Amino acid sequence: MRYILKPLTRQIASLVHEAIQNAQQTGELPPVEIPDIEVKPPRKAEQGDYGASVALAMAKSVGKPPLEVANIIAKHMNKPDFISAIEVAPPGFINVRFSEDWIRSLVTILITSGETFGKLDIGTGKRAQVEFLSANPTGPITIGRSRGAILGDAIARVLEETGYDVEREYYFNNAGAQMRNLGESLRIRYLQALGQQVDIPDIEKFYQGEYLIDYAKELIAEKGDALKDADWQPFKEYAEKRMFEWIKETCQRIGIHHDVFFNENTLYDTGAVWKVLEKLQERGYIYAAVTREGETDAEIIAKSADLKPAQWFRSTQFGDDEDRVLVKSNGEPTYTLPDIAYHVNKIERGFDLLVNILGADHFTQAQVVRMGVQALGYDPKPIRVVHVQMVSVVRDGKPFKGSTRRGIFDTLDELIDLTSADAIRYFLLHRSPDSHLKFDINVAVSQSNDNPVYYIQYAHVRCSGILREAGARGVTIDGADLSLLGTDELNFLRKCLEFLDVMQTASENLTPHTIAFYALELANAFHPMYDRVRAFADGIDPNLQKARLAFYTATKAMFKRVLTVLGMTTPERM
RNA sequence: GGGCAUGUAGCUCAGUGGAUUAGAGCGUUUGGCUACGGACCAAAAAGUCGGGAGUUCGAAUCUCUCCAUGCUCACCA
Repeated sequence: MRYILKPLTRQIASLVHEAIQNAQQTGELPPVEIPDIEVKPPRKAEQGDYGASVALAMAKSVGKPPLEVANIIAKHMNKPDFISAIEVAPPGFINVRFSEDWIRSLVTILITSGETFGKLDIGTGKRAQVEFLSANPTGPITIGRSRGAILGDAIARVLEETGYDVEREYYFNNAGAQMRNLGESLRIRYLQALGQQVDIPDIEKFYQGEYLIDYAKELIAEKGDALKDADWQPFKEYAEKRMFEWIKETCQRIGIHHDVFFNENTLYDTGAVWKVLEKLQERGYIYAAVTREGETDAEIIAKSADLKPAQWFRSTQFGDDEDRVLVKSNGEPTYTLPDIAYHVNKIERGFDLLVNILGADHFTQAQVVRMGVQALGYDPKPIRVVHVQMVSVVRDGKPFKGSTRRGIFDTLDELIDLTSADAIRYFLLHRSPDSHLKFDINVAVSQSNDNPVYYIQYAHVRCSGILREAGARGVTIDGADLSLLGTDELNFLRKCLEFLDVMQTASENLTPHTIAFYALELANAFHPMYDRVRAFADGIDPNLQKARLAFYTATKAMFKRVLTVLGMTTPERM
């Protein structure tokens, strides 16, 4: 059995909307435009479960006092089963109270189908693609990278839960100068491992990571000195293979996977890159020049005098500050051209929603790509780019900067070793992507109260403990009378109902951090209640005990649900 | 200088125009353990929501301006 409950704020908003329409039909309200209806929990619990302020917003256009408008709307509102009362409060709020029996019935829903609680149908029948991580295989995943990785995976999960058919994609380039440097670096390590004295030619381009020394040894074990006269290419291939193995292994450790690995090269193999340029040319958005059109600065022109013409994209026609180069004067495309081709490819694959997780430093790039897509006549609307701000890693109160090339490891792998996948997932998720994230290694490592992860998981553990005890005592929840549940339990169940709205908001706004926050709030509602609502207190009435055990069965399902959506584990004991 | 963000309690941060009193966690102070696991609970102190002006019935939220911080403004990827 699968229940699909709809988010309650939206249900109430549509009830209010219908009521206004009804009142307009009877002439009690003039046919003014109906504003967006915001439904929120009131500040004080006595004021009801949810309230709408629309009467205040409409009062002016309607020409009546807000209180009167609220009364008219309330009079026309339908009252479905889950609502026990609709009240009007000054200065013009419409407050809704839930039926307590209906709230109690949530216990049954959570017990029988907790694993689908909060599943919504807003994306049903739609295909979404989430592209994230997309790191070139030049090194292991760093902590900086992992923020986007976790966010991308979390967004993918939320979209799945809200009905979308989701594909996770990893876009990479294994052909650039960086990869060549990586191969060359491994070649040098290989020769060194064979006992040759090889100087490092260009320290800036050399990858100093110690893992390359290990790979060099592996290569010797595998092939001996057969590669001693080879150029960088076989080394690059070997390094790439090992890097991808490493990246995928790290992903797996933290619960991330990708369905599709898309190599930028295929855009060249199929000619897509040049087709894009051609089409842009046909549409008149390309010009060949040494400098930007309109750039008359003598110094710039003088500097560019020895350059051959490049191919420029008239992105200024789409609001850009300046035109961008798509093909360099040496005939090679810039990164932008294949990137536009890639987005065209994605759009042509027929997705309804294309989410792309990028660092904030790629903002301009993403804008230009969007303009390119537009210039080609595609609707860029399905493309939604989420930019994550930087992660600054702090250890012992000091900034901890890493560089893949130097081989200083602030790797995600190492951090998983030090803490846990759960802690990392939570820490990287519980901040808005817009905010700079300070990742304190000491806090992440600590297994103390600083760490909200434990607080949340401990709620699940406590429920498990109660149910274990019930099992040991042979008490079942069959025939539990839910009407015995009291205010504490009802308030907790009210909090559970908010999950529906949280999921909808997270899905629509692509903001899974609100779920992480919600999980903490839920735990925060749980623990104080747990102290008061005891199942095995001395002399407890057996019927009340049954009801409370049913309640804790539901509560456990709720915590399991929210932790699962966040990609975290649900320990039985800690 | 332009663009995109950020600035809210001692710290880390939520807060998609609403309710005389702006929230959470941590930290601090005080109190509570025969315990379904105390990795807990109860209570308290703590804020001119960066400054200023404006918009309206009402602003942390919208507009303008100033200040501070981060990222970015390549024929790099």
